[in-house]
Amino acid sequence: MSTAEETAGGEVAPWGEVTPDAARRLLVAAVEAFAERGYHATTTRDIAGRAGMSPAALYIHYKTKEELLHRISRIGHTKALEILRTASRREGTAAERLADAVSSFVRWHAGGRTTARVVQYELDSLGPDARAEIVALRRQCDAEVRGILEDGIASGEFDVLDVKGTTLAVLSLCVDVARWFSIDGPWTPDEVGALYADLVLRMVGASK
Amino acid sequence: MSTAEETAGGEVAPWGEVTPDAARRLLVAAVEAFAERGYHATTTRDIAGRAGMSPAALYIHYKTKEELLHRISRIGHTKALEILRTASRREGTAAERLADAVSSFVRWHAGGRTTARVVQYELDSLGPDARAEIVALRRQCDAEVRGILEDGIASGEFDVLDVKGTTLAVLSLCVDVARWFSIDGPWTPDEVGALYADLVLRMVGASK
DNA sequence: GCCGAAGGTGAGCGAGCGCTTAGCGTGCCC
DNA sequence: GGGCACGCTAAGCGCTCGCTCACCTTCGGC
Repeated sequence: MSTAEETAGGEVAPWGEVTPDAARRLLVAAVEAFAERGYHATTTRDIAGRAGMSPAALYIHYKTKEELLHRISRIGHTKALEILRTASRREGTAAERLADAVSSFVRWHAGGRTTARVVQYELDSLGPDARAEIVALRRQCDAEVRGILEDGIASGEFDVLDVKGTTLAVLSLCVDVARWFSIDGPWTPDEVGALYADLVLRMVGASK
Repeated sequence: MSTAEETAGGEVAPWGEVTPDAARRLLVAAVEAFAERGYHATTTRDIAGRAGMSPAALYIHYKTKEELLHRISRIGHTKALEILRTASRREGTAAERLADAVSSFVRWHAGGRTTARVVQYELDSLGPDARAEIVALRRQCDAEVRGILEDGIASGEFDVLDVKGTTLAVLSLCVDVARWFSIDGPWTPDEVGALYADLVLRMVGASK
């Protein structure tokens, strides 16, 4: 059996690590509800209903509604960081690694837009402690991209005026894909990934 | 007297068109509350309290809480469209007009991040009719940017593979500024505008 | 000086919220 | 096959929500 499964929207949802089964069903239901209506507009009754359970069942597996968001956010950010790290640490020129990072990061945001939307846009609904933990993961994502840019500048591949600002812009561009991407639109996640990799290489002065 | 005033955060808020005075105070209070906590997490008691009025006073000037969001959204999108149109229709090369559009659009999203955050990220909280009206305004924003790109391609200034995708990416990059920009950060709105104008010119193959 | 319109308030309604609790069925251990 | 831990449900508590309503002030017109 695979650790990934498909939701109704054709997305890949790697929630295999969440056990037991009832806890995973509740978490998947919460991701869908949060993505559709936002954290504050989602009720615990709605989450439990989507998972085919009574409202009280939620509290057997999670202490509060916020704990659900926290778990989703941590798993999502960990996955995002892993994607960037894999691309950053592979072999190849800085341009190849940057293109790989951007295209795979964008593919994740487009293909898993339901999860990505929750992960990227519901951060402010977390309490201070949980938010601090997630913000630390974000800074690591930032560091991975900045590292590739610095490598490319050192090797003469890239021409970048403001490393910090360009890093932010690259990540911002990728993240915002989750906001506008639709599976009914004219592009597949792969196509957006390829388009964005090209745009980013141009931004750093590395286009052929 | 000017039609623009300053909020506590040093932002420009052109709400002079909203009358009478009590209605404007309520609207400004709603913008701040929605930006801080999101539409659904904001209570009508909070909005009225910020405006120094009782909860019931809100309903003298607005039929529902959603009408407040609708008015804010329409005014904000109209202003955004006006900014893009002004840049698009001035004289100059396509590169100059694109740089102007991006830098002024970004300045608006950074300087008026409170308003921009509500305008750009609370769209889904509107009902179907109101949302349709706002989406139409967005499409006009899209058309302005695409128009500049097509002019630049026709004149040979730009080298763009996918006009539709690049238009979307340019707008996405600018809009997302409202999500991450902070007045306490290392940049002024002007600096981000200049940085982004440079990045976008590179994206369309027009950098010097 | 009386009157009605405009703009405000305090109290509170019905609904729905996050979450709790008492108790029920089921399978596992001995 | 009796006891019990576990996963779950039905019912509902205390609270706060968006919104309403009866009433109060202020003020210009005559």
